[in-house]
Amino acid sequence: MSTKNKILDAAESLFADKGFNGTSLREITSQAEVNLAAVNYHFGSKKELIKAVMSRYMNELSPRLESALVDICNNDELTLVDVFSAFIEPLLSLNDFKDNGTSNFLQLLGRGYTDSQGFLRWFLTTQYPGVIDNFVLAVQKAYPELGAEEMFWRLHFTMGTVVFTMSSSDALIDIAKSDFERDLQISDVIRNVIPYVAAGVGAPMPVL
Amino acid sequence: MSTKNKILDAAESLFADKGFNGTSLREITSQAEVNLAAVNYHFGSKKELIKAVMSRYMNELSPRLESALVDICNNDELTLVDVFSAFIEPLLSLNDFKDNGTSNFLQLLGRGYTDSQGFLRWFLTTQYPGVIDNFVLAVQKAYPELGAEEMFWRLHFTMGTVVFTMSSSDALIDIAKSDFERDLQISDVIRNVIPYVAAGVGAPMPVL
DNA sequence: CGTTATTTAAAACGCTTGTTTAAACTGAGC
DNA sequence: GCTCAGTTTAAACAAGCGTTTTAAATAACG
Repeated sequence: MSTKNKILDAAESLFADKGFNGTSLREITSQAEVNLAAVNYHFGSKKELIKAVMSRYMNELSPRLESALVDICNNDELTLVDVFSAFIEPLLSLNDFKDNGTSNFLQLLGRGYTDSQGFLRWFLTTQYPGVIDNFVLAVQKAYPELGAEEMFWRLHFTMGTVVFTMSSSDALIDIAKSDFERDLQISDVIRNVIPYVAAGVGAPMPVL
Repeated sequence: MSTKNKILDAAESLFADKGFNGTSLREITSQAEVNLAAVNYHFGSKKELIKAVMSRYMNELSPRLESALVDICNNDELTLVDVFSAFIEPLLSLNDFKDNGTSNFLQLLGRGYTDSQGFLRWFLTTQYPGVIDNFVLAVQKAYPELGAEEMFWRLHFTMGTVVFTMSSSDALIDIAKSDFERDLQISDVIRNVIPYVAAGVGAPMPVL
């Protein structure tokens, strides 16, 4: 395994666990068993390393996600549950790509939205606009009555639900185990959240 | 104004803006126009300062919230929208307590759940269990069919929605202004999120 | 083989962090 | 007026941070 990949793997799991700000380069290189200077040699800076970690996943995920979203739009009785369910298979495929891939990626996504004052938000929305566009199209087809402004808010609420849930998914799974004696995986959490966000996005328009 | 309160005020707005980890004591004391050492003199440590900032709000909010939740339980046709709407008045009352109180507090809550690896989560759930208990009771009354395990998940999803939305509420309000030419307040965001979380919590039980 | 480019290694840099120290100041009570 | 606790101040501390530098080791190639 190359030094570069050792760094990426260590950075990925540490970032997912403790956030971007909360993880030092020294922790990363020590877990990766490489020299501290290797990070700046291979990636230039910590910021670029963060981007590289995210890109590795997004490049894998975004084409699958886009085509899944395009596919379901052929369904003539598309429901919001269908739309959100389209995320399941692409997300879980990250587990084949890498151990704990799904969990790590979703936690990274959560970290990225709350750490670092939104630079990762900018990165994702500008680098991978196709996913968002196709997602909005699918939601529009499943719930045409939803206006643009309501859509804007509810998609952000959904992002919040998912991102927050996933960034604390380890803790939640632990609690579920001790309180309900249930041994859950990240895939169970995903399946659990879908009825919630589908109902939220599909909520009746409030009478103002 | 006392040094102690000058520190609390400065810390509050900086923490809300940039997170707990992202704000240094030097930024706080310089905005508060007090000496750096005053923080450790009056509060002992940064961690205790964080607790003090949160406590100032929670001590104001939690009794109002508890009594509001107890009150609505007298309603015999209680809906989930009623339950979540019970939060509006207590939350907005923080604006009387202090300028931008509502917004600051909700952002702090969001920061607390994602920064600092859950120590604030522990602090809130152990120091203010009455709020959570009464909230769970109200939800149970409004939606008795919801099992304990589903309740657990959906309340965490709701926490995620609210916490994430509020920690980025400034950015969202800005976008709403530029994209839809709407001049929104934090109270509008609160009112916007209620139908969403009420529908999410009230989603039909998934057929397993 | 020798030379060039790439990669690793150790050490130090400059800076920021939270915290502590020790001295100076302040204001009430005797 | 002096005392002494409470408070504020400036300065320094030790530790950690991301990054850079220098030199040594390794790999690639003509």
